[in-house]
Amino acid sequence: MRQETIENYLKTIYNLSYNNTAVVNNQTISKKLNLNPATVTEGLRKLHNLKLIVYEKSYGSRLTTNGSKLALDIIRRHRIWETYLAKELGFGWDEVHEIAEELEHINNTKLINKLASILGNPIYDPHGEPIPDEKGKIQKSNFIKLSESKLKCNYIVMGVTDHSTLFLKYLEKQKLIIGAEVKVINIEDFDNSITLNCNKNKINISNKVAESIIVQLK
Amino acid sequence: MRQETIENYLKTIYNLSYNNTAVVNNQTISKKLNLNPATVTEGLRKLHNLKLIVYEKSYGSRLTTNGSKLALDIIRRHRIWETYLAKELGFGWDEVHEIAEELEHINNTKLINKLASILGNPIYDPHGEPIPDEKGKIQKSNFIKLSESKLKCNYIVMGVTDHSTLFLKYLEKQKLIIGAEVKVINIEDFDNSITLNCNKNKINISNKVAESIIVQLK
DNA sequence: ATATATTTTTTGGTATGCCTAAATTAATAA
DNA sequence: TTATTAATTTAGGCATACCAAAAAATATAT
Repeated sequence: MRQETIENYLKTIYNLSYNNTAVVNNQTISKKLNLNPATVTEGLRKLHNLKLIVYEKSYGSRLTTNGSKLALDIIRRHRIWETYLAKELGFGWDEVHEIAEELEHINNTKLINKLASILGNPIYDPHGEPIPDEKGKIQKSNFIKLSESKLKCNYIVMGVTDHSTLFLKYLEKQKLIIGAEVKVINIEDFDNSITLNCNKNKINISNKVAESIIVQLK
Repeated sequence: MRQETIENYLKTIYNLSYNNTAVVNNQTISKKLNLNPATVTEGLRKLHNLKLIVYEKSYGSRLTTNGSKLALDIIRRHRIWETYLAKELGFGWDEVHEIAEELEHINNTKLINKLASILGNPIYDPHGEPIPDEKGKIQKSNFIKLSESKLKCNYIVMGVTDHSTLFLKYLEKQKLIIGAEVKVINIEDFDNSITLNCNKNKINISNKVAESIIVQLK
């Protein structure tokens, strides 16, 4: 398997899994990489054989420790280049992604570390995304499950990890859609259910529901 | 044909042809690119179909105008990166080539021009090789045919464009081998034959011979 | 629960870049 | 000139990355 192909899969899986907390399904990858679903099935099987992901039928994919290491390495390269292009070479934030998509595949540790050092070893890129360090340690992203939220804090709904219609319908009814702003006004000790302010409505969700909603501190 | 493959062929042909003055044979390319001769034959045929080179059996290859433009573009990217890596990022001259081999394939004019501008739009790279400008204009290299040499100047023999044994045997007899230093002591108006000092011997060569010897001003 | 829709996988099939070995062509030497 | 050697090309094959269409599995809706 070509190195660049491997890297594109791993990066995509990492990014689509909310930092490896969720399992990613084929279709999402296929859309992101602009590949036929059949191609993705093949690709994932190969990555599984390379022990870079765990992939079983009707399960989805999740990175192994090795896969995750590699993914973080690529993400580091990508984000360091983005930062360098923006801060040192005067590119606009809107331009840097496309160029970084190509530069990220050049695997030269000394080069990346040199760029990072010039930039003062930043921990965040111009988009606010965390940059993994040389060992792959990454600043915990501010994506959390709603079940891990804190009282009185404001969050933005970023996504869900349960894609069943039942669940999505439920969310829609509650207006808990992507982009919605919520404020945690009570967390019930007894059953960990949460009361939220959302669109000026007060709603109550079970812990089970909160476990499947990804939010970000506002 | 993959862009990277195309670029590697064109660059190699350019470099092996003394700035496009000579025709390049298959074997040389095959060695330089580390490919099987059969693969090179295929590759050259494809480049011919793409009108990037002129290639006919038992002739060799030579870049077309389009091919030459592309080759110069790649060479510009390569040499700008080499210079940037050395001068701005603190890499040793011995390290830069390898990294530039990868970076050169990223085709982003704005990026290269930005790097060039930071460097002060240099005309030579750290190795002394000329860097083509954005339009592909390149400082004339100091490789010339011996037939174009000037009286009383000293030159180093850099190569030949006629590889027949007959010719090579003749050169060897005259000690006109690669690396030899020659001084032009007479150019005969009548037939353009040249008298040289070479290894303390005075030798006379016809214009036809001089046409096939590549030299560089000492 | 069963029919319908969606997703995933399987099954051919294509194009590319490479190779080895054999055949051809060109160059060199006797 | 003819035999030998060297370079090039052809022929046949392999692996990879892709795709479209059919089949199978899974999820959804009535």
